Amino acid sequence: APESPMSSSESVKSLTELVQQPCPAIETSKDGKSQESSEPPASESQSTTPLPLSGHSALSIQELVAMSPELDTYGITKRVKEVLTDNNLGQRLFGETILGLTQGSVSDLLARPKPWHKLSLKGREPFVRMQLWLNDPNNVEKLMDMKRMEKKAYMKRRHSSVSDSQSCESSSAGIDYSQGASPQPQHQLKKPRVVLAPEEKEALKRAYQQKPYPSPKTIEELATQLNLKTSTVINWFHNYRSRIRRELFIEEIQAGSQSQAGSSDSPSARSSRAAHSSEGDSCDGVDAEGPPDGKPSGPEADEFSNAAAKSQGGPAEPAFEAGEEALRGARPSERAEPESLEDTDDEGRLRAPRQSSPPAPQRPGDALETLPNSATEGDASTSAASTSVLTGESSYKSKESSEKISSVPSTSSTPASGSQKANSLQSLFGFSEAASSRNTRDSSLRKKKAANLNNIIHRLEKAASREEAVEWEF
DNA sequence: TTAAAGTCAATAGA
DNA sequence: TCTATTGACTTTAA
Repeated sequence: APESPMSSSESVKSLTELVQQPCPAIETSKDGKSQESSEPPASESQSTTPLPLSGHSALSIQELVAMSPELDTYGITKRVKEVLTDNNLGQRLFGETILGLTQGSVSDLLARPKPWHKLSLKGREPFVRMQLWLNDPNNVEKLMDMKRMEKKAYMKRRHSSVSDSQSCESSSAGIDYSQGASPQPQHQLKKPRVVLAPEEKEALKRAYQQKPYPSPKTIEELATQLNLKTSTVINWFHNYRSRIRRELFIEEIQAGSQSQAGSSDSPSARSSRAAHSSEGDSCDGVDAEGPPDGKPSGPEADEFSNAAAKSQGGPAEPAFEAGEEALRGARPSERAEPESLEDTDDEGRLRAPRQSSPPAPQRPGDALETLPNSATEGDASTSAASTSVLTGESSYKSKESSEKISSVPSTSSTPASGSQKANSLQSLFGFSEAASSRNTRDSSLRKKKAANLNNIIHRLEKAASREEAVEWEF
């Protein structure tokens, strides 16, 4: 049902044309699962999208993904970025045409590629597509052509405001875009995008540091205090957790590539974490319980534990008041408004444009930092934790520093091979052999422990909250 | 049901 | 423009 109406069909179309494949029925499927849609060329009726390059392989993208050896995601994105930059090709074009993703997704993907082993089948798809694209000798030209056609279509449209839909080729791109462009005055009920104020974010981050997995109660509290919708707080935690995790991935990758100059990447482990503690709030041991697939998921996560450990003597003390505590320092309402909000608690926030409230008079930071560390309810453990959070000069602000992935690994080589059929998988992916992680058992061990600790805490809390008996295995 | 993974799409910044 | 960020939503797994 969901699925982005545009991307799939659109990209499919354009792709087909680019690749000059006969292009049979294109759109359609959507029902399947994700956005990738039917698959034109070969026979797979499965949901597949035509691959640009080595084209018509008899394999569907899924099959390729499934068969693909471990790819050096970091190396791939690096090269893609290079190619795009060198040829002045935009992420939007590339994403919609080659990957079937939107610009934002492409940006994200290129900036923070997750290591192959951390990706689900679906998540690997874009990387396989990128790899295939890189292997396509005509990749750039095709994209350039696309670009030209788009431009043409655009011009055409501008002039002949109304009609114009035809123009096949150009339309492939044009059509779709125009659609998304504006046609439908969607003044409808689009709810405005929520934009969290810096203070709110800080408060949430602090809450996160104390409790990466806040209980419903805490969430409720946070929401109320910050005058946010509960769902917003929930979403924020979800997003934050996952993004922190990704930050870690790239940190690892970078660290790895640095320490070992040329190998193929696959950062599975490695850490050396960071010097940049930026994002002080990061990690929670989330990963520990990670992807169920049994993989012990290893490396990551320990910043949070660090933080936790640091701030409170013992890890296992999940500040239950996390929410409150965190709030204390930050909630904008603190001085701006009486947080009481009578309006629909949940909706309350909608009434006013986010920004308006908080930015308050002074810089966000001080509120937090100067805060007299509440601890009103002087609960030892709690206050201890909260204190560190509230006063913790550490994190915030530094956060944004999350650096770019600049550095460079080396890696992959990828021979460009051109047209070949599926079997040429080797040539397609042939380079990536290795990579497999290895090493770093040591540091990762440490992390694992920390992560595990977090996991335990989380489970404990969970159990506690629902008062169920659980057997713990530590 | 819950959390993670993946994306979209609005929008902030260059 | 184009890219980066991020809240929300959908899909996938447990």
